[in-house]
Amino acid sequence: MKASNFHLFTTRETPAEAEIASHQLMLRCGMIRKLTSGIYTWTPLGLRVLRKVENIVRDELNKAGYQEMLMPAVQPAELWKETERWEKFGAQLLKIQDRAGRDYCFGPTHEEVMTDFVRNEIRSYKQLPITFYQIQTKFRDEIRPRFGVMRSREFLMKDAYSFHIDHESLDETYWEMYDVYTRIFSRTGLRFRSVEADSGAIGGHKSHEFHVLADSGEDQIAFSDESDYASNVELTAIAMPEGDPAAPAQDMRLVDTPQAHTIDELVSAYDVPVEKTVKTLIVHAADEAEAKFVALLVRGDRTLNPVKAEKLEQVASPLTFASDAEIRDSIGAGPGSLGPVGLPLPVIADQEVVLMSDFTAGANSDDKHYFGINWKRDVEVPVTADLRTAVEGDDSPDGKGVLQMARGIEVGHIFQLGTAYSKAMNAVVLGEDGRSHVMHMGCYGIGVSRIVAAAIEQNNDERGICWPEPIAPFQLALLPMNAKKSHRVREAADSLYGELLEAGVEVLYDDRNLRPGVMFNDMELIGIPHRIVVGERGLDNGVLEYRYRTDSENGEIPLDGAVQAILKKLAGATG
RNA sequence: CGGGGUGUAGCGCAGCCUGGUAGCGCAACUGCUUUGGGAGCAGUGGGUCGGGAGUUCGAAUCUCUCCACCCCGACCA
Repeated sequence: MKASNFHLFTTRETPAEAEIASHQLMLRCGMIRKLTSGIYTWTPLGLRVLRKVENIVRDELNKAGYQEMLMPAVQPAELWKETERWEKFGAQLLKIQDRAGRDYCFGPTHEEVMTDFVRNEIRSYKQLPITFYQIQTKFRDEIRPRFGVMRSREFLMKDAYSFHIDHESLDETYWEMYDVYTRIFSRTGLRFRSVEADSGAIGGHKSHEFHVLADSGEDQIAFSDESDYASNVELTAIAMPEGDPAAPAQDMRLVDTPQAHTIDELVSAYDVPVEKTVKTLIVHAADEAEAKFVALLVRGDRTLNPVKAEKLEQVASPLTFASDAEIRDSIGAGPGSLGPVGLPLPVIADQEVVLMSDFTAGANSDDKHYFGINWKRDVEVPVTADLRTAVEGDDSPDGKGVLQMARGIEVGHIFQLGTAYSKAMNAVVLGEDGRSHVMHMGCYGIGVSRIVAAAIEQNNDERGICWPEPIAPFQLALLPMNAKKSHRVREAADSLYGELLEAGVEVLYDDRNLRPGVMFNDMELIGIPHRIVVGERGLDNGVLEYRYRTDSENGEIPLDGAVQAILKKLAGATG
């Protein structure tokens, strides 16, 4: 590709709306343009990258024997009413009407359409298992789109769905897909990790997420330093602590603590070790029969894990904290002075809390705390649960090693859906036994457009993007120095360009006749991995200059046999 | 949806407080010079000052209202 014939429009300044590196760089090098909030145009440059990612995904899925299809972006409301998601999906579902007033939505996902397709096409267990996929533009009316295509409303997603006669078959395909995903992400050249995940509102049994590792990632993932255990920290279980509480060494006493309304204040003003404090959080109860609220206890230095809390049957979903007024109303004290002693609410304690002794907590009376509290003696031992968020250094839940933390960007998610959708939509096949069986389903997503942003987030420096070779928009940049004046340079560059094209190299030939600095900066900004410079200097010595994007020094390639040498460089970096 | 903020040329911004008919840098266009890390000189084009209403002789500037966008939070692949 000649640069004179390719739409390149880079800017030196960063648009004010972009916060994170990937968004800023995508705008600066002109890969995307915003049309309106959360909706972007992909330019020729951006599209080249998007297609690279897409093709890797497609190629690996095809190799695994899954079949590509293309479903409609606009879907009738009837299908969504069958699964009750027309109401349940919430405001993220973009609803539209046609001229006759019929209801549709712009598809945020395709379980309904796919299940409808399969229930009409598949009749017999002999046709199972079967897996279809598509690469489609989806729309979710995000509350707050941000970070460019990282969290946009319209986005490109690969979604696959598998259908099975029973759970064993689903499980088999699930793990097969896990391996396919591993191959896909390996091929993109990105550093990634798969983790156990919360299956969330979609429901189902088993679920894994695939994360591109990047310090700016929104998700925190925990992994063992000795085994391959890894999970989203939302889900990371805490191993049950061993032992019994120490025998009481102190009497319980009521202390005036006007300076302490937070754990930090309690620790600093009254010289209490933070491990000897208990935090009391009041949330709405699931069933208000017993009480309107439930108290959750965690050690003072711990963080409540909202995902774990929400899964408790006693706790309302979604998790809702009681307001200050509600707390005062039901307990008679403010949120800074709460504790388990004399609390008129059901209590659930984190499992380590019941092993504490001689601890401090609020007295449910303003500006007062109890010191030296001991379970059983001073207050009934509460129900326990795993409530806190794991931190670095915790024992790995599989018993091997301790947990490390990393940040990641979720780019893939696989679920075992089971029969949730097939049952609601009556997707059945005849089994070997001659009876109808509800099909078991798996669903598997990859955020194609998000991968592009995640790749940049993981691979950039002060000069711009540093694409991993497999998803770079071009493999090689060919830069002639002052070709307008130097016929030698132009002829050498022209002929090299021809030979590289012939050899199948994706080369961007910068024939724009710009000053060298502009060319260097542009090519580095858009992140082309390999760079060849043709200049008088080099030609005098019979060489071309070569530099990899992340190198700090130039290398040389002899003019003689240059194409072969370049091909070797490209192959070398690809691995 | 709650809280905060911003809308002035393609991008980044000043002007607004104190009303007098719009400016700077970058980008773009023309010409000449220049060519190994975002060149220099000279010139040119480009603005319903987010929309509407009001106050005023006069509004980018003051008032009201609507809209869009951004940030924080709750929510989420």
